[in-house]
Amino acid sequence: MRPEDLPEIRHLHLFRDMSQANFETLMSSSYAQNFPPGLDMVRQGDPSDFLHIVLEGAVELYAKWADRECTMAVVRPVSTFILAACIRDAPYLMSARTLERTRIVLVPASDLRAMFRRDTEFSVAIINELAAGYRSVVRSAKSLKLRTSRERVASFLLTQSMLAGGTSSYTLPVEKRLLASYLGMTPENLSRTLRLLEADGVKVDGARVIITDRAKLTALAKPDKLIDASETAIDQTGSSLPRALE
Amino acid sequence: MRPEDLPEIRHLHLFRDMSQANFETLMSSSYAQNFPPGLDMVRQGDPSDFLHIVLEGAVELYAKWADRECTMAVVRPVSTFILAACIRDAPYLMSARTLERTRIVLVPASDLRAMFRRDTEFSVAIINELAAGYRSVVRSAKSLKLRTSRERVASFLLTQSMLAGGTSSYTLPVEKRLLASYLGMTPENLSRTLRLLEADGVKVDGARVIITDRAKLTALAKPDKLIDASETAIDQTGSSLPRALE
DNA sequence: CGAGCGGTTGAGGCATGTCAAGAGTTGTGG
DNA sequence: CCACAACTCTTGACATGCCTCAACCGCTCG
Repeated sequence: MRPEDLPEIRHLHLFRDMSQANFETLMSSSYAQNFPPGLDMVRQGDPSDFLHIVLEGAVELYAKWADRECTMAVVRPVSTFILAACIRDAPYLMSARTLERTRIVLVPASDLRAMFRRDTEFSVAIINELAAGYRSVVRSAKSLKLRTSRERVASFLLTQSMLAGGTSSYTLPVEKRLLASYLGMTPENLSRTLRLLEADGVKVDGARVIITDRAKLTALAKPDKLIDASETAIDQTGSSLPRALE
Repeated sequence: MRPEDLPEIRHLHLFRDMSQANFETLMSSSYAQNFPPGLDMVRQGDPSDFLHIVLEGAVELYAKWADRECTMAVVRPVSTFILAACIRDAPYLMSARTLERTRIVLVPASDLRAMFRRDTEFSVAIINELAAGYRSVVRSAKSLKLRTSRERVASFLLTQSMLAGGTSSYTLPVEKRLLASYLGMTPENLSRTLRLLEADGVKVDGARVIITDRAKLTALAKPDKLIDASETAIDQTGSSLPRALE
């Protein structure tokens, strides 16, 4: 691991409050690794040997069933993924592949499990992290069940605008193909939906998004604190898609 | 609270391992309450003042958005709900209403938050509970995104059969109307789907389910350990629907 | 340059929701 | 005890949302 990696990790809420000695112990058994783009790092069903920390790049979490596949989340630096599987010492529920060249730190799950029994501050941090992640997936499930795909697209575009600082022009953080899967629709359907949304106050040209009539778009998206907000404590990543699941 | 309530609660994984003194402290500030059927106990958006423990009856967790509503889970005795909201001291993401006459114990969220900083065994139990719940919602999200409604119905019927002990005949645990909402479809569509599934090895007459050709039904449902299984540690309820979310 | 990939567009079909009506059941009050 | 209301469930007819298949464009990269 590079010396400049440590402060970045230490800055995460998950590791911020634990004792320095325990942090160092945990890190001493961890190691960093670089992956090329498009590489599968984790396969669903595999035993959860490591907590993953993304330091650079981007990771897609996706799920498969019966020859179908869908994107569940995109994880950006600096944040962690598959914490819940490591805690429970259970198989990963999702696979993970790199979207770009990505630098990852791998923390042995067994050390993690041993550590939170010894360091109260660490266990409190894990509790907060899990609770926030839990609520995040509930929001996502609500969105899937309560909104149509058109409403999900509108909400997404609006939320992204907020994350970009409230500007009415920004660029999409991921390929449309991936975005479609994340939102639970086909690329063709997303493409058509974006076209139709031009009548509702937003124009998308390539990766460029321009909100032309925020009031109109808002009326369609009906943003809701209980669906679209993110738990602030956890959202320290500037992550463009709702944070790491699992 | 009745004296016979305590052992039931103590038996939950969440409270099993904490010290007796701490358990008693937590319970001394808690109180039980009985609710008639069809009563709203929790409204989404309200501040999370209490962890809820279901001792008798049944509770539906549901979510609303823009005049639409959907069932997220049904909680049966003995188990808890809205743990994550209490932990984070954040608004409930879901509402809760009783399906039957229901007996609930209310644990003040502030006491809960204070306690897990003091009792390591309790914090470990919370970590396990949250991680299991987290994974449970991820499974649910995978099911929604990867399966068609027909496949979800088939999986549900098959999973229920397993929970009933592998028998090929059992009764539905909830009204079809609620089941439809839980599975993300309309009652009409569920009704039609059940009819069509008679060609795939299962017959539903009223609340009675009879699996007539398990192999055929299994081929359609393609049960998957990474979607349909439940974390055993948490599934001590005999719950008929996947356990409490949130 | 050519292959491969992402994105778009069109045509067509299936799945699902909506609206409406009626049968059966449950619960309530006269 | 019956009558009625309210509710669930079912079925039909219809509309529509979404997917599938196919073709094509434009870009990137070997």
